[in-house]
Amino acid sequence: MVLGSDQAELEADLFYSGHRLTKLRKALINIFMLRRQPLSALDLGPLLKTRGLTPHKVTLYRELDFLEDKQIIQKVDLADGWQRFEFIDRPHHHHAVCVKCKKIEDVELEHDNADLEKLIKTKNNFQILRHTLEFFGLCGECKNV
Amino acid sequence: MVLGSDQAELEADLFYSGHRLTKLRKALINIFMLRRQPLSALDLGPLLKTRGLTPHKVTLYRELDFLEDKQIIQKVDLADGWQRFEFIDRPHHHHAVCVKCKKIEDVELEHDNADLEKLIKTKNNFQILRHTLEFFGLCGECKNV
DNA sequence: GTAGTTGCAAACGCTTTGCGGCATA
DNA sequence: TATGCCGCAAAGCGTTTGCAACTAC
Repeated sequence: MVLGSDQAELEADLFYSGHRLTKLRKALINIFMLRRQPLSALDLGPLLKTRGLTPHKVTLYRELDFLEDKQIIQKVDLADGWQRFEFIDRPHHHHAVCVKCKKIEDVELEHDNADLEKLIKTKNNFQILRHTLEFFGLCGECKNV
Repeated sequence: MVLGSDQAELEADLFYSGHRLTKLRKALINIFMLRRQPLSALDLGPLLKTRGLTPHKVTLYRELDFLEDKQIIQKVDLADGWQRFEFIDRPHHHHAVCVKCKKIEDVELEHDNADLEKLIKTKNNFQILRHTLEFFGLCGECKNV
């Protein structure tokens, strides 16, 4: 699917692919577009409830699977055993997870990590397809408490 | 626990802390020291069997937990839902996971990633305690098939 | 009406816990 | 013999699957 930059375009793409624009689907796309941060199925429950939606857990998992398949969201692994997803239409970046308040900040590296990738390719004769880089520590607020 | 560099020293430390040196415990320490790569409980089954040991799954989990607590092994997260552990007495490094044959190679970066850490600290006012960096792609052998 | 979507129940797979029996020291 | 370790059974927990009912179009 060719990604649009706004929700209307995304929804049009889905519609013309023969999919239905249910309230849940539209709400999820909207939440992921607005929040632009990694969210788990558990996170989404309360967020959907404020919009008057209380989908079954199973439906939520299926919908997340659907949106991932359509390349609207992508998995983010924060090494705590929870599947999280975030909106996919954005430059490659990483995350800084506060171990205290659990806040997740975005991190964009200055020098492109092509540096990293080149190094490994030559050293291990390994062709990199993707990588994960996540930081864990204390955010600005929790650091000073 | 102060880590020794050989198995005898490690075992002595455990012994004087009031722990027993069971066959399983010694075998696991030996396997982790020799292999020096991330291993899951499932990986360990066959490796232990060749040594004549067939511990119960639960025992294995408990023993891994024990060795982690004693800081002999540490968790490695490869984002596939499996808990892996590797020997802890080694410099900080990363992994390159072949998505085809599942082989896991070590990766050591040339420039210390203090560069990375410094960048994030100033940019996000975030104090980094630890980080994860894993690469996924094709190893030298699988690349040419 | 048709096909995509939903909810319920149940299953799944890795991991953890309770507990009585076993074995290391 | 005393404490740590073991195996068995069962539970936990996030996630997945089967299937019938529902609903967007």
